[in-house]
Amino acid sequence: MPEAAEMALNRLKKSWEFKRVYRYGRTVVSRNIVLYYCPNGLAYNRIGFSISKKVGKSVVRNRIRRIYREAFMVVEKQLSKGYDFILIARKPAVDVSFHEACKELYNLCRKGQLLLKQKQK
RNA sequence: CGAGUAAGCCAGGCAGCCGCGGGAAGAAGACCGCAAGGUGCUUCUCGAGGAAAGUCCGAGCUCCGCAGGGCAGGGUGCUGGGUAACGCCCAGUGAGGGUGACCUUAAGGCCAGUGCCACAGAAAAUAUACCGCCCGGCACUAAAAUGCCGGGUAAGGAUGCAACGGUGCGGUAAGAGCGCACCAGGGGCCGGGAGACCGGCCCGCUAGGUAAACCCCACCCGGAGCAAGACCAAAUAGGAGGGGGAUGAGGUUGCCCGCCGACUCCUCGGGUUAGGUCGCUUGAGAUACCAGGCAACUGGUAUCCGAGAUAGAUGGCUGCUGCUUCUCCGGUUUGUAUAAACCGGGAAGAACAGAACUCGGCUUAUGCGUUUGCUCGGUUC
RNA sequence: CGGGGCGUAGCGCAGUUUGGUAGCGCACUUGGUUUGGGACCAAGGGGUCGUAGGUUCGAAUCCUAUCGCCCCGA
Repeated sequence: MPEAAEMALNRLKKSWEFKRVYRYGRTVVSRNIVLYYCPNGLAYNRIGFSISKKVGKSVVRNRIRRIYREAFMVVEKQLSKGYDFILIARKPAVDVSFHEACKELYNLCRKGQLLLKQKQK
C-alpha cells in the first residue's frame, strides 16, 4: 500500500480527523489561504479543504479547491512525509491562478519548515 | 441600410502530458476494518447545464395504524383542448397598447349580505335632498321685489376618480325617457358557433365604484419528505425522579365525529463512529423517419444507453487554430482630405454558471454569439 | 429538504392590522446662552419606504415576481 499511496492524493474525510488537526496542529497564513498542519504518524501526507460559503458560490468554491489541489500535488513531492494538512481559503483566493497558487503554497511550507531539505539540516 | 418584432440554434475546436469519479471484463489472492464492507492492479468505456440555479407550482417514488364524513384552512378562476398532473402549454373570445409585424391581460359574481369611498362638495347611495327654478295662497305694496306657508321639479349649482344614463331637438308653468334621433348599458326573441361570444330585431327597462375588501359560487387539495425509507454490522443503554392513562394515552397541519387500541409525557443523567450497503439511475428516456391534428400533443417503427459524487468526481498545464474588438504598428487600394476596405503583426476579450432521489413546467441570470420569417422607415434600380 | 423573520433619513426604530399627513430618538446645520467648550433653548435641512410590475381615484401599507441579509428544524 505505501507504494500506491505515495503517488495518489490522500484526503482528510472524517470529522474527528479535522478536529485533531485544528486542535493539535500549527498554522501558517498567507494572503489567500490559511494552512493547518500536524504530524499524523503515517508514511504519507493527507490534505483536507475548507472553503466557507462567504468566499463565493459553488462554482467559485469548486474552482479554488481544484486549483489548490493541483498545486498541492506539485508541492507535495518536495515535502517531508507524515503530515495532515487543512487548507482554508480566504476571500482573495477567488482570483488566484494555478502558478500563483503553487508559489504561495511552496512559500508557506518553507515558512513552516516542512520542506524535505530543511528537515535534513 | 436603419429601427423593430417573433421563433429557433450554439455554449469555440483539435492535439499532447499529468490527475479525479463511475461501469464492464480480467488477473491477483496483497492491504485497511472488530465486522458489515471497502481499497488497490491491467484493459476497454463513459463523465455537467440551458438554465444543473432560485425552490415558485405539479407529479413519480417512499413511509406514516389505507387517509371515511363535517367544519376550518389553503389554492385556482373567460372558453375549448393537450397532459400522469399543474397555477404549465396550445388554439380561440373579450378588453387594453402599438402606424404595423405583434404584445399584454388574477378576465366568475357587488339586482346573497356586510364594509369602505380621505379632502372637496348640497349630496358618495333608503334622495321625506340644501341652494335654485316654477305654480298657488297670505303679509306688505300703486306694481314689482322681498318674507312666510303649501305644492311641483331634478334642467343649473366654484366640487370630485366617480353625481341615480350622455348629446341634440321637441315638449312644459318649470321640468323629467315625458316623446323622438344617435350613442352607452340592461332585458327578451331569433340566427350562427362545441363554447367563451358574435350578429340582427324589439322593449324607455336606466342599474355608481371597489371582491389583488370581507365574502358568495364552481372546481381541486390527507400528511411528510431520499437526513423519505429498507437491510446489515458493531457498540451502548434497558437508569433515576415526577405526572397522566381502558372514565381513552398516543396516532398523521387545527377542531368535532368515525377508525386503530397500550403505553406515554416532562426533567436529570448516559450514548450519538452522522458505520456499511441498497434506494441511485432504463426513464411520462434520447435520436431519426412515418401518420393524425391549425397547434400544444398523440400513435407507430427502427436504433441507442447519455453523470451518479457523499469533506462531495467531471480538473490543471501546454501548443496550434477559428471568432470579435482596438486613441497600437506596418503595407496595398479608393479618395483633394477626414476616412473606408483588405492583408500581416501585436494586445485584449469570450458570459451566466456546477448535477446531490428523478421527471414536467415556471421564474431569474447570461454572450454587442448566431440563423430564419415578418413589419415600419429611408435610398437605389 | 422544510420553515420563519427583516429591509423606511447617516445610525437605531415606529407607522403596514383598518390604503389618503411618512414620524420618534441620536447624529448634522444655523442662531442664542458662555470668556471659550460641553450641556441646555429655539429654528431648520435630509427619506427612490430593497427593486420591478399590477389592483385602486390614490400604495410604505393590498397582490405578484425578484434581490439581499439573518435565524431555526430534520
